[in-house]
Amino acid sequence: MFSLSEENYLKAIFHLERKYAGGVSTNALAEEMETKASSVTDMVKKLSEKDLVKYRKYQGVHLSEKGKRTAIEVIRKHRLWEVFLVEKLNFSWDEVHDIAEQLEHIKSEKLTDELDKFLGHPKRDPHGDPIPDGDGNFRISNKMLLADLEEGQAGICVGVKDSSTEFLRYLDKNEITLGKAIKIVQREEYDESLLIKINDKDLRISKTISKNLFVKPIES
Amino acid sequence: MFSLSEENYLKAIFHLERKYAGGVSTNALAEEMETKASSVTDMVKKLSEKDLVKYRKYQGVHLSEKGKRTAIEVIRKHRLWEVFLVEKLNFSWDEVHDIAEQLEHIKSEKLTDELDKFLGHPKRDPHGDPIPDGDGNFRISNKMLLADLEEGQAGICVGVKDSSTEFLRYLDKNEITLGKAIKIVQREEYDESLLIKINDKDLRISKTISKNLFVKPIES
DNA sequence: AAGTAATTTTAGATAAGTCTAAAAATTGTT
DNA sequence: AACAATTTTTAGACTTATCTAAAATTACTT
Ligand SMILES: [Mn+2]
Ligand SMILES: [Mn+2]
Ligand SMILES: [Mn+2]
Ligand SMILES: [Mn+2]
Repeated sequence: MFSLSEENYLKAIFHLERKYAGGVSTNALAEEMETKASSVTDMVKKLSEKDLVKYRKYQGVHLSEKGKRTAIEVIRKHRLWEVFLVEKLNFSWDEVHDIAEQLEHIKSEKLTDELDKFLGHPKRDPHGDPIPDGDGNFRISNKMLLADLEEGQAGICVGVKDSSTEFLRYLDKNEITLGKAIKIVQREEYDESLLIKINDKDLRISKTISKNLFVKPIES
Repeated sequence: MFSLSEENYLKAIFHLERKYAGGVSTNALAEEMETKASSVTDMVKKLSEKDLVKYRKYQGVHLSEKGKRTAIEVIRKHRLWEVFLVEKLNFSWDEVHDIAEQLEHIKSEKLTDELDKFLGHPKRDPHGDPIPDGDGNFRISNKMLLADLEEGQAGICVGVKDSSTEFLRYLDKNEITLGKAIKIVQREEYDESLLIKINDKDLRISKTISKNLFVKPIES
């Protein structure tokens, strides 16, 4: 149906629309796609022709309903394949993204649906991101950044914002994994670092870390 | 490493070298690739530059060692994915080829190896074709065409030559599946059709069918 | 409100892979 | 061996996706 490149643009626009509700700018999209603004303009025109986006010159771009459906379908496939790689093929969560970037473009509705069934209809991928169902519905959850918890508060680690290999390896090294409870022991105002309790041990983490870890706060 | 198109050409040359040992002609390759001879010439030149094939103008093309290794790796992936689709995702053997054509181009050595392990190191794909191991070694087997058995002889059905949906559906409809025993009851010289015994029933099959079914003859 | 800076679009070029039409080489036939 | 038929290659064009450089538009600053 759509080319690999078109699908990647749609996915990028989808993700950026969270941050830029008023329309995704050419430059923002160029940065996300690691390409030049002029290339973005060309592609956005093409997507517009195909009614995948709404585009007005100089005014940024929005996904159309059709574009949004397509983007979500690609994201669904990406996350299902990530689950497959981790759950069935012994990959660790820091190794799966690049392969999923390839697998997400495989075209077969039956394949996606059977994979979903085979995996037991997982609700989240290995990084805690929600997997849309076949109709494109996401499960929304009340997650927040660890950085936004107050001193004394606790939460369950439910996801990562940065899912780069480097960050995920840092988390592994410090035994921070999804599902674990984290409590803010002390906030250091000066550098915004946090002293947290996890695995019954105290650990000092920088702002960089706490701004990239999602937790579900524990009511207490 | 190599583009999807390059990989498909290498695979096609590999398959055609069985039939045309003296070199694969431009036209034969064009037909296999469903493209024009001029496109083939262009691509063959490119593959030659990259030392994937040996090519002399007007003299046809051969795979180099490097080209052969690459082709076998693609075939390995194709067949492993076909096994995955049938064994794990409830696909039938006539539905998997087109999807495997896409999956065979996914680049990750670890993925291939883990998939192989996950599937229990299968030796054959759903159509009876051998799956090369990680070093590119094929299991060779003494299969022959059903058409070449003599009256009274019997064999175990071990593979198909044509793996089109249409042929595989015909086999399903007539309950001809891999592993079953087939005996030649009678050969009709006029149209080269055969009366065979399978599933304890007599069945008349045309030359077209018997020329596309591989059997391993039963010593008797 | 004008002028400058930043962003975005256009114009023209490039690479991969394909095509058609024409030229060149090989093969087959007398 | 010469001519015709077939095969293969070349030349030139097209599409997709990208780039650089220049022009157009919008945003910011005074
Ligand atoms: Mn990912
Ligand atoms: Mn993920
Ligand atoms: Mn196949
Ligand atoms: Mn097969």
